[in-house]
Amino acid sequence: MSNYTTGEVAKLCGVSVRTVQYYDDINLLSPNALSEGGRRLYSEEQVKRLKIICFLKGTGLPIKSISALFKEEKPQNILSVLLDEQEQILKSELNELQNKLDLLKDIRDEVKTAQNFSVESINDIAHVMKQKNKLNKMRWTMVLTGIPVTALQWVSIILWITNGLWWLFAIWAIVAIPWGIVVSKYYFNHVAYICPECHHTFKPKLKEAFWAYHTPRMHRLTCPNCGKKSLCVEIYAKKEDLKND
Amino acid sequence: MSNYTTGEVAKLCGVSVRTVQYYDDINLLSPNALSEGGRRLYSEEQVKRLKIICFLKGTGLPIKSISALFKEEKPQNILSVLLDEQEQILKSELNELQNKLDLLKDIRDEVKTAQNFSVESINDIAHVMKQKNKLNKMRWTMVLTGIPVTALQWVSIILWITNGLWWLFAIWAIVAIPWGIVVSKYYFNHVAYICPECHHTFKPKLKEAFWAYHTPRMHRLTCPNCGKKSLCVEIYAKKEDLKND
DNA sequence: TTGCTCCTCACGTCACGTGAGGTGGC
DNA sequence: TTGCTCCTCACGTCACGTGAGGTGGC
Repeated sequence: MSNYTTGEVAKLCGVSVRTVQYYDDINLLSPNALSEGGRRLYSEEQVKRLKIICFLKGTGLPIKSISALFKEEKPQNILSVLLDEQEQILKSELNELQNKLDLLKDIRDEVKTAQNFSVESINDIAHVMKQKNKLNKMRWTMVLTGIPVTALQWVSIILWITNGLWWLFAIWAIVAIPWGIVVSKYYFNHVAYICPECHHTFKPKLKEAFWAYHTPRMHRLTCPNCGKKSLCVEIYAKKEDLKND
Repeated sequence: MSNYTTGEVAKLCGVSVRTVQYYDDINLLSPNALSEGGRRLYSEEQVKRLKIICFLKGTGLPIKSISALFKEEKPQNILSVLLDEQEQILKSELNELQNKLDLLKDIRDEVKTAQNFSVESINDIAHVMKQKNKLNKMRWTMVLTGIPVTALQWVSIILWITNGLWWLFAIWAIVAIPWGIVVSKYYFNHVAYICPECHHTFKPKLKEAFWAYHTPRMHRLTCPNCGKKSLCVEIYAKKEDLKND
């Protein structure tokens, strides 16, 4: 029976000397014997056991569970339970990590698009992101309800040109123009804007917002708080939300 | 300026009272003032700051980095660096977790298929898994080189039946039978078997292995160590590997 | 004798959780 | 006066890493 020193065992199993000593301290892996000088001596058996420990550790099982496993009389029963539990834990950790990564990417996107970025802007980012889904939903609803209106517009124009049916277009105009106004009002009632200068959230007047220069995500507006005119990020917010602010 | 108590701030930001106290201890978020009785009082400003802290914490950024960020004069520069680093870290953690999950699933599969399971069998599992890729590679090579041989077999049989070309099949037989023997020898030279009784790894004689009852992963063999006949798992192993054992 | 390995303390890690024992504030 | 909140220590967490100071073994 060959004897191994702490360092040899450690090397064979790819762990540190301290780890082997630690497993002795917690009675997970005791040496076979001690030399006269008090040095730990391990047998082949112990090396195998350490390999098993390392293998199980590789699944993220806590050392305490592994210890418990070795103290058990019928380890196979408890092992499958432990592995099942561990799988659940790993899956939820995977989920958490994915969420963190998503959050990180969102922040980076916002940091890149934002001009005048300061650390306080992070709260704006948080606000934007929290309402992002609602805003996108509403925008999609706008676009989808807009499709039949636009389709009708083109049909009526084509019929006017080809068949001289001018009254269809007239009807379309009578219906569509008020419809556009109602939709715009509804839209601007459900959004607000964040001033990049003073981080104030506000609702502009319909007229100003409607005619303002804008990109898909921002409008150039005058902040009622600091009075500066700048590109403000659009967020989803009802009137009640702003009152709480 | 409204003042908030520790508990109010904690509730507003979704953290514990202890956390708010801790952030004061490490000078990450100091209260605005203290009451006469020594209680912490926070302002609106501080609440915003704590929200920012919590938001950044949600990406897994360590508290020390967040502290450093607030001490910086131009936080935007350092923030994007921190976020980049954090993304790398999260990605590698994601990788690690995925590996652990794969390992876990492999163990569970092995635990289910293994009869006579004991904790020592885990080392067999580790052995099997380590060589799994090599074994699969070799098996695929076998199958792929086998396809033209089989195709030739059917072509020659069909030609024999339809055109009476018997000599093509004869040639095929003369070539294919020695080829089969050579391939089998090669295969059995590169695999070994683990006895489920004594966990000994061994190479059986070609004759025994060739004719033994087997499933895709196991052969019923007699272990030269304990003499028992049982279903042994096949692993990839060259002769040299066994000598090291 | 000289390196190298191994030994035993014992503190540090990270972001708080969890009491204990006491007090402020409505 | 009675609950409830908040205060300050101070230990515990998890699996070792990292010295310090000393010694074994070839």
